[in-house]
Amino acid sequence: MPQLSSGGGDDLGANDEMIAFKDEGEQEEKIQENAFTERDLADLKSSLVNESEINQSPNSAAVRRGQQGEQRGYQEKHREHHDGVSKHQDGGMYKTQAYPGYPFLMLPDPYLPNGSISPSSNKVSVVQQSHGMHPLTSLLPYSNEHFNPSPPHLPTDMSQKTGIHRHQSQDLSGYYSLPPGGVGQISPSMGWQSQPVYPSLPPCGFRQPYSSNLSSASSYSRYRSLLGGPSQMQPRKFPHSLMLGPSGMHPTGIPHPAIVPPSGKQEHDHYDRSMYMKPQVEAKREKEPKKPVIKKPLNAFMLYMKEMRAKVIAECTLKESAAINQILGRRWHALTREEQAKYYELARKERQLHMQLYPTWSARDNYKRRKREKLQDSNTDPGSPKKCRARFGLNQQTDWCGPCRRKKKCIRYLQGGGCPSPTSSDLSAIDSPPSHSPSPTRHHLYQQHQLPPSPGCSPPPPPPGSPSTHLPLSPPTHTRSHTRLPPLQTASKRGDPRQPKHSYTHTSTHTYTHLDLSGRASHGDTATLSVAKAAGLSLKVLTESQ
DNA sequence: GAGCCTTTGAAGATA
DNA sequence: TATCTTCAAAGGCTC
Repeated sequence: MPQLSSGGGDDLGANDEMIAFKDEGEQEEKIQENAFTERDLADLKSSLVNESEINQSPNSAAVRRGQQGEQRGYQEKHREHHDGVSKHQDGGMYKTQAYPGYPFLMLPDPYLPNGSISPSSNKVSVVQQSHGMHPLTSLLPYSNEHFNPSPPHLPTDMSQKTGIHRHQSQDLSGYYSLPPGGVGQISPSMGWQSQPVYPSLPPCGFRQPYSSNLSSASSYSRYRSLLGGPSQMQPRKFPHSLMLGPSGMHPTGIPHPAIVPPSGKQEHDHYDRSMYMKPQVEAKREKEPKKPVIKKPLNAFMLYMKEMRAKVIAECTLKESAAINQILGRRWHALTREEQAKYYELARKERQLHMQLYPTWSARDNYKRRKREKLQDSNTDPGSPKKCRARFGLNQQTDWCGPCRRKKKCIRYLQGGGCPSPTSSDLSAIDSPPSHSPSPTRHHLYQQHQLPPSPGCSPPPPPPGSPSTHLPLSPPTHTRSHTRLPPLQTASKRGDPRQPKHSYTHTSTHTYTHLDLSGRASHGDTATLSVAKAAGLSLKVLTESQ
């Protein structure tokens, strides 16, 4: 079972993710080359001291599942961290003490000692980024997407198309339903607004293949520059409570990227679909205060995808995310254990931060939200059929929706009006048993992917008779049961999709792996991430602004 | 314009 | 406890 080094008793991450890292001497050299400036080092040390104090704050004990242990783990880790920094100055993004800046850069200052907290102060400690964000510091997206006060070269409303919310600070309050004293009062003078973060990077530089000189250390150094100087590393004052406010937003008012305002695209995607079908319901809901949606923290693969997507797009002619994701999925499996471990570790840290930012949040919230809305829809349409039972009768139970079969509330007629057939496309995902037959669209995609992709974009073919060459990284107890059988994940790759993923045996032969795309080679330099992804976001922004 | 597609992993829900 | 389901990101595509 692959395990990441726990980093000092941190018990928040999944144990199964714990993987022992090996030192990357090459990276160390890069780190040396790109070491912090003295000022950065001073900042870092100062931050570490502050962080240590933060973790001792009584406030940090607030409401969290297993938080005490977590805090202990954090303190231990931070102590390690401190030591590590003293030794290395910059551990690099992918070292065992990986992501040295990650926790303390991303942690909100509510963990500051009480002495530094002023209820009247709205200052926040936010790693403000420009359009460029660090790819692996998964939490950077959090601060980035919602905190970008429109760099001069970018239009303010550039993100409207795809729901990437970038608003000027003065608009944040209304946009995120900020509580009084929230971010909406943050002024540029507070120093969090983005400045030319990566001044040397063109806004769309991510289109360029990852440059080998984009070491993690240098990117981290640049990333550190986001902090804007020593003053911004000083403790900032926060409201006291760690509890989420009524809006569900963190009381600091930090618009965590996981928070999606109700007006956001994704809100509509998943939660408010039914709203468009019931104007009355919609009007009713509009009267209700909308709560921002706190999204799930990204898992390792999602982080990997975010980082590598731009790269794949650049290398390939593919544009469809579905196709890109298939490639990424294969590349993911082609990653070495160490490479994957980096993302698992990052995901673990992201979960940690997410837990600290939103102590009361649970994935259940988003589950319930959707279900609740469905229920509301069904309840607000008294004229519609209520149950499959009434519609099909006991003799046709095979036509019942799943919940009806389980004697739960029928979901077939949530939308009222008609009585869609059991195979209705709208309901197939809900009612139909898992189908392994690709839908026409999926079939189209599938066929598309069977075509010879553009050079360098072909997923690495699995070695004959060998599903993979990598050690398992997934939780050993984890099993998958996706409703859809991925078209490309046929027997040659996974065999039974319900078998635990990564049930591979590691061999020393990675020939095919290294043949995997030019990106694979560049990916070998795991340090590539950072700036490249930062630039990637730039392009995304630009693209979306078009 | 809403929703689908596609990937893996985490976690909640269910049997 | 094991299995199933949902959600997270992304953006082109379909209807």
